[in-house]
Amino acid sequence: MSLETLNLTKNQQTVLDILESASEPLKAYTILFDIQKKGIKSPLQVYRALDKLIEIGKVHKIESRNSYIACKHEGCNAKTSTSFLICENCDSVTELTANNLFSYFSKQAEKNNFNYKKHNLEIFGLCANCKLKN
Amino acid sequence: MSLETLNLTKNQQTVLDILESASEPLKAYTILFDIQKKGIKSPLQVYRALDKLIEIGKVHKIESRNSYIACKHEGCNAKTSTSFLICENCDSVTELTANNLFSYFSKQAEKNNFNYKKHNLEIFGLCANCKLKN
DNA sequence: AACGTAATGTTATAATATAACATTTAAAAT
DNA sequence: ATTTTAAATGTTATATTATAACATTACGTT
Repeated sequence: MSLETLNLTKNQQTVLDILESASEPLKAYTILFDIQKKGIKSPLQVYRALDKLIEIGKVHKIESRNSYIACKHEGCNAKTSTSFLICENCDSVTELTANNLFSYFSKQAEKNNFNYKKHNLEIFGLCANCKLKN
Repeated sequence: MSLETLNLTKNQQTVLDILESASEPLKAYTILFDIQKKGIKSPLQVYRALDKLIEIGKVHKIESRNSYIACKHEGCNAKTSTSFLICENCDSVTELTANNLFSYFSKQAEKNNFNYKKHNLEIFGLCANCKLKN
């Protein structure tokens, strides 16, 4: 059984469910508040579930926002690297899958004699919807 | 007089000095601790100085580390966008200046009908020094 | 069943960052 | 030079984000 299809525990599944049903990235304490009726009482329970979900690639953290988002890509390989488009108007987030980013960044790193392992990329701007409205 | 050469206030200069003399990115409370002898007593004084320094491009924040680094580039245009190489072994940070990143990211964004404004990029791996040692 | 590993529950606390408000300084306008 | 305005400061309190420590429970493997 591969890591990706491992059964999640109750807490992990609860946290993943709420992230998957959210249209926007959520903060840890928002998640906590939303699922207290399901028996999760402390921040640590949320953070531990998030840690595991991030480890297996089901969830990514958006560093600049201290927010967490469920990955929609089947068998996402972004267990380590992440690339997001973040709308400054409506805060919606789209994950980029462009694999050529890897080779591009490797090259940029190589120029500095730096050995590329992974990356976080956050691109800010206006999403398609908000472009129309503004 | 351009923004870049504006005189800094006492607190701003104090914070910038310590960041410029540091070989590594510093955390806000590390800065606070280090400069308490210079009359800065509260976190807010540090954060306000950092905000201003970031605004004028003298300092950048490394989001994934909650750390701050002085910009070494004269007249750095990275008031908004930042690109870093971060060594996972020694935590040293190098800022990339590659301007072609802008056009590359614009194109990636455009594919998603997204209007690029700015970005944060953090590339993790091994720096030149640590590559040799490992 | 016994073992080892991972996950849980719980309380407390650490680390990071901002709100609110009164006061002072400095730049610009008159 | 004085007035006006915007920015920065000082201070206390508090909000937000995240982890430490430790006892207990569940679970897969043998």
